[in-house]
Amino acid sequence: MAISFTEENYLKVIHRLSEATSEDISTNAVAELMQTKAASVTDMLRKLADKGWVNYQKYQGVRLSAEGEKIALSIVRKHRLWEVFLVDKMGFNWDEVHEIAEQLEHIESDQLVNKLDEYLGFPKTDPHGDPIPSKDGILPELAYSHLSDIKATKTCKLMGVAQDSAVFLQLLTKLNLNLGAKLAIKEINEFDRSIFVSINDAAPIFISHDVAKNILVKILA
Amino acid sequence: MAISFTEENYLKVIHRLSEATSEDISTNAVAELMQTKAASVTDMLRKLADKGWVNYQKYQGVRLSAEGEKIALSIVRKHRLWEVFLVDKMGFNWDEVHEIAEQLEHIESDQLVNKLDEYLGFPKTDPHGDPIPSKDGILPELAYSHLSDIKATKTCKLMGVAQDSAVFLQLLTKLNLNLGAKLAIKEINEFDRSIFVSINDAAPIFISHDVAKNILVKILA
DNA sequence: AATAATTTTTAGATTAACCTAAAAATTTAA
DNA sequence: TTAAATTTTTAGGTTAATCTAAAAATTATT
Ligand SMILES: [Mn+2]
Ligand SMILES: [Mn+2]
Ligand SMILES: [Mn+2]
Ligand SMILES: [Mn+2]
Repeated sequence: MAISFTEENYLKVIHRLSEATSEDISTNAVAELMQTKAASVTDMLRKLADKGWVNYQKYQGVRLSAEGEKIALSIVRKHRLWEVFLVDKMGFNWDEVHEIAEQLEHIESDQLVNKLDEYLGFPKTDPHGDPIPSKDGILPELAYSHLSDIKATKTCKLMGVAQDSAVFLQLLTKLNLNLGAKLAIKEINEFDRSIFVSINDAAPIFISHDVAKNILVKILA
Repeated sequence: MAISFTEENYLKVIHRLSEATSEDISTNAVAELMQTKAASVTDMLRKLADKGWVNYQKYQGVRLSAEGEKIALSIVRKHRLWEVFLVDKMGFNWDEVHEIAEQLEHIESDQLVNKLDEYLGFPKTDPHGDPIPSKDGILPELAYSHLSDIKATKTCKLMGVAQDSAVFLQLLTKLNLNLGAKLAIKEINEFDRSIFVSINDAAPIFISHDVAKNILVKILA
């Protein structure tokens, strides 16, 4: 069945919201991420339900069907593969690729996606540490911790970010907080929950709680 | 000013038709290439004229304005650069890339286009021998001859094709008629204008006039 | 449990891109 | 140079995706 860019974006947004919860997704939540009005969302949900891509009962929220999930994952796969391409092959920085990938994710050609995957060396994650769904729609769950949840004197490795915004990513770059960076937490300040941390064994600096919340890490010791 | 995929495709089609003639382009000609109805074209021409991208007087046909020409060339540039990418980097055959490039040509990012250009080594032509417009909108005129116009016993080099259809390109591949092939015309048959030609010094074969019409060559001797 | 606040849906419009059928203009041919 | 044929435009509709405003349903608060 034919699918429009708009429908693809709705499915992707519902998928994203579903990752954070096991509850049904509300019309308003979709409206906010789609940057549209609730009334428009209601219309679209009925349409997506007619096409069998979501399960939707009015007033009760929405969930992806198995088929909808498959479509959403294929879009996420394309988005993240293109992001890898843009960084690894085209020399973009990690804060520059999201908007372009938002366009490229709608290019329709299974052959192209699989050739791209191969060309990139079958990457497991995108430039922000997010896992790339496999050809057959399997999305590995990478269970990382938020830096804001780690206790003092622990050491960990920066594995991903919980936000793709350019301002956030640029700040991380400025602080030398790149994927793979080694973080040694020296102290956590009770007052503002800021963290005093050494990045790659350099002299420790302060990181705000707001930043730490959006940094995903693997604990080393 | 914002531009839609549809508007881009109309500008591209008007540009393509304008290359073949210095006359104004007719509504019907646009309708045929756009695979739509004349009435729809009329609507769109008025809209494109309002936006300043074409000069259009009803019943008098249409021409690109300077700005429209610039937009059309930037789309052609993207189309052809992506075709090079698909063949050179992704390993597609020349008959497989046109449809995908039709999608990729609408991706909007000057930075991406220029990085792609560099990544591909600033190619001068696409996989079909068509010239690639430069960043500042200059499209070199490659004045090649149609193989069907060459006299017998001449030798020439295959420089491009006048048609992108997959069936045509697949036939050429089957006949070993690739870009750069050396063609020695042995004889032209008056009856059906078929050509008896040696490809890369192999034993001569027959090529129909219909095929020869769509092959662009440079005369060597 | 009743009322108030919030969320969601419906009703009715709008815009872009397309369509068919009919009218108007242009071109070709008698 | 009329008449016929062809091309192009207009008129009036359709569909997808959106909007605002009002109504209905749900959830929260007294
Ligand atoms: Mn992204
Ligand atoms: Mn990403
Ligand atoms: Mn092409
Ligand atoms: Mn081409």
